[in-house]
Amino acid sequence: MPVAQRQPSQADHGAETRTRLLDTAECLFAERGFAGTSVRDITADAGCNLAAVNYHFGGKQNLYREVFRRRLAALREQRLASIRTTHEGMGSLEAVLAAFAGAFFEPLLQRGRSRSVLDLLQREMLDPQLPPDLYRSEFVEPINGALVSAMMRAMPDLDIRSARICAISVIGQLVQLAQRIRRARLQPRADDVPPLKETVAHIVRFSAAGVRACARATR
Amino acid sequence: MPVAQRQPSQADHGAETRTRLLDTAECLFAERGFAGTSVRDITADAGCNLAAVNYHFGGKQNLYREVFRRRLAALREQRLASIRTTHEGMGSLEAVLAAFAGAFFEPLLQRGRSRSVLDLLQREMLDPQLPPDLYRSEFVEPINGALVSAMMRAMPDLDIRSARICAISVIGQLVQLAQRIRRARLQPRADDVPPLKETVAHIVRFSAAGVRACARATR
DNA sequence: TGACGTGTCATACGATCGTTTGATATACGT
DNA sequence: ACGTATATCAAACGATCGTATGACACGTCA
Repeated sequence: MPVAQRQPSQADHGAETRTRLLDTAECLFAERGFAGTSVRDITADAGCNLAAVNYHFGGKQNLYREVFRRRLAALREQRLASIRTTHEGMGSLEAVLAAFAGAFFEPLLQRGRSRSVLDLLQREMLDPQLPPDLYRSEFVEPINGALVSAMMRAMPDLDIRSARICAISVIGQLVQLAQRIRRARLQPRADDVPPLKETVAHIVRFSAAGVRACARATR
Repeated sequence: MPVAQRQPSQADHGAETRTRLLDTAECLFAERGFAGTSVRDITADAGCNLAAVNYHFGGKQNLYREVFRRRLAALREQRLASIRTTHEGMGSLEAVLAAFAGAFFEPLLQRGRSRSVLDLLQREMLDPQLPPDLYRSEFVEPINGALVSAMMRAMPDLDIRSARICAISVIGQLVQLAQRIRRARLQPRADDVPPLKETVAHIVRFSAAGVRACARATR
């Protein structure tokens, strides 16, 4: 005997297609970019009518922005929180790097929908579709600043100039490795996908030594 | 009195438009991507007719491939040569990293046309337009392999597994820093564009320490 | 000089793009 | 039960896309 399941109301059904559109749009935008994805592609994959995008979001551009609005705040807070946790505990450089790298890679071990969000961020970096500098000022800069502060706290010999460029070194590695992991997973023969744990360990070891060397050089 | 200047023949004029199309296309593809650039944009900027792309290259896709064919081999040989020079001389890890980083950034200090070639490479990495894996097998892999070999030669304690992921760390930094330099230059207020020399010095210091730490860890 | 090949031109073709429209179906309030 | 709001639909809109066509200008060579 089936349990009494609430009939999806009309409004519920509307919200459902809205979510389905956001999910498929996120995935397709991440795979093919904004210009490379047509509204027809999205609505076909989402299994709804072509006009649905304009009805629910008022246009392709607004759909793209809504895809970001839905994820960006949570993703930023998660990364900031990963740095914040290392304040109270042992504030070693390794702890900061491990926490941040773990948070950075977290979308990669999600089950389904948001595994492609890192590709989306990289594309937005390459050709911005959001209002000018919104992505940088609301996402990149705060996270970058927090990472710089945390590294300087853990390594007092590090001046801010060195810390800034060290943060770029760390993030550059994270971006590159995340990209390789994603691509290796898409391959049919996913034989040599290195476990995330090892990848994080490498970044921590490599970057901690790098940061210390930079601190030593300007002391 | 003007010197006797050879009248450009008809064939010369044809080759000239061909080159102008390649230059313009390279620039626009780098700025807006393949899907984001129309043939009309290219021909308008190049100051020639819409049909010129099809006449000289036989299509937009072939123009894109020709843009790569023109640059890729030289760029690869230049990077490989930068590593090769460190074989005979002092083969220190720092020398390898400095030579490779210098070669990697070299397009950034070109005067006009090929300053945007690094953006082009990154876009091809993100959504490939060339025949499958051609870019990786003909460009990325050889360079990566040479860098890995050179690092292992300079640092015998480094096993190949560590060397591979260290190479990714190095290249990730280079990509990220090249991107930031390019963007900083595009800004109207180009006040804080760090000189390339300092950037290379940072990468060498940071990465040399990182590689040594990885070699120490698996010894 | 006249036929020929080469390069450029305006123009048009069919396809696809993002967006709009009007009809239709269904859940909800009175 | 009936009007209203909400959601979806097929269809069409004008714009723009990549590409194809035929005419025309010009240097080349017999």
